[in-house]
Amino acid sequence: MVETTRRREIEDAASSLFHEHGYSGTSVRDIARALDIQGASLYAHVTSKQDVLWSIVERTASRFEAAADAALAGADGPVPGPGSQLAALVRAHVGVITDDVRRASVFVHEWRSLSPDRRAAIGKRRDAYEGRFRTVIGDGIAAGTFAPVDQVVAAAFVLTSLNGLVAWYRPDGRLKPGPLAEAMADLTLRAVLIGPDDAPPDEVDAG
Amino acid sequence: MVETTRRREIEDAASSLFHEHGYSGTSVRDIARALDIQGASLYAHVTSKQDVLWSIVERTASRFEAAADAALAGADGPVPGPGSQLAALVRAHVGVITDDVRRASVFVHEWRSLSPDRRAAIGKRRDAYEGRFRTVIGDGIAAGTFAPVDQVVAAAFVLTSLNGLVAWYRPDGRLKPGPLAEAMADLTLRAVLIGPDDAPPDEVDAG
DNA sequence: CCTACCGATCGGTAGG
DNA sequence: CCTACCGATCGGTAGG
Repeated sequence: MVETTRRREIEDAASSLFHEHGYSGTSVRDIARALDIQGASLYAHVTSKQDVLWSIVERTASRFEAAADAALAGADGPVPGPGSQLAALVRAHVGVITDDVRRASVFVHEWRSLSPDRRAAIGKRRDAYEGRFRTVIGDGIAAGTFAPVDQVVAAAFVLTSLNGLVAWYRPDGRLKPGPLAEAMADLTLRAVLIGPDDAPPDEVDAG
Repeated sequence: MVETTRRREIEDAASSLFHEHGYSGTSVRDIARALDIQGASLYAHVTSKQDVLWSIVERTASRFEAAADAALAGADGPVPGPGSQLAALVRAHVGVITDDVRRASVFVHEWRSLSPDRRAAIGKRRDAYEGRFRTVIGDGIAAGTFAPVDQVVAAAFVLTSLNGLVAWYRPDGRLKPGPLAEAMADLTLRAVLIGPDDAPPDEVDAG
């Protein structure tokens, strides 16, 4: 838990390797080689390989949570309401991913390699995080802004597609973080916003 | 390549284990144990662990391709056009996943563990498959049925969320394959269909 | 499908 | 951060 430069370098190298080959597919010696030291030397800085994974996953989880907090707190812009809240959540989530794809990728894919206790702890936090999306979508449906979609499916649909970014986002690609976040927010809002083909929620207006 | 019962049992067991622990996280002895035989005995039926992965991935790729072919061929129902074609593609994709989540999960997540040649070959097929989604979305935009979204982003957005099913679909869950496919098709179409807030494509109708 | 075994590599420790 | 080393496990082979 001591915050040193070397420790961060280790987690950076491990994030890259876990991202590319997975936790099981990466050896302690692979990480050491990326830092030009011996495998055994790594244990001067970390207590175990699992410990490195945990640091990466736990810190990234906190980043997602903090970004969502900030997004919901500052979402009352020109057009308040569930629509702008959901858009803010999406932009925040995309921002955490584009800010560090490798760590985000490890968080998304390698939490299954955590020890049982840690895996359970992260599972709860992931569910609570996804719950924010469910709640905002539910609010939008109740307000008549969103179509009566299945909240659970819609939240999973959206979050999965955002998380999928870790597989195809390229920092040097055509789409920069800003426009990409806008495109994702646009697709997300379209998917849930009420449209002309949707039946009115409870009362029929007579034109 | 010989199609025996035992071979299928091996691939079934391997699919479950690869799905749960990943390719690298699964040993040959793990697979053997699931079949109540010795690790070395597995080699009477397969040539290598990599060979088992390849069979699973290759067959599943073919299933996705065949399902998409059938979907596009039979999509000219009551309301032809890009909308019904996209919906048909989505239903087909979801169907392949719900039909065998474990194999689908291995296809989606473990193709990175393939040998370089095989990985490249599957990569090309995956891109061609995703191209069908891009094309249909492009057709819809050209026809004025779909909003002018980014085809590449939209296709990735949709396909990723569908593939994400392998992580949360439960055969004994609340949503059965049929309704689930409908919900996914609904969200997908909403995300791309043109709405009241979209500017008209090229000419403004004067009310 | 078994027993017996191969060299290589794994995560990690001892002692400096 | 190093050398030297540990027991365990890895994918796979030999020979039946």
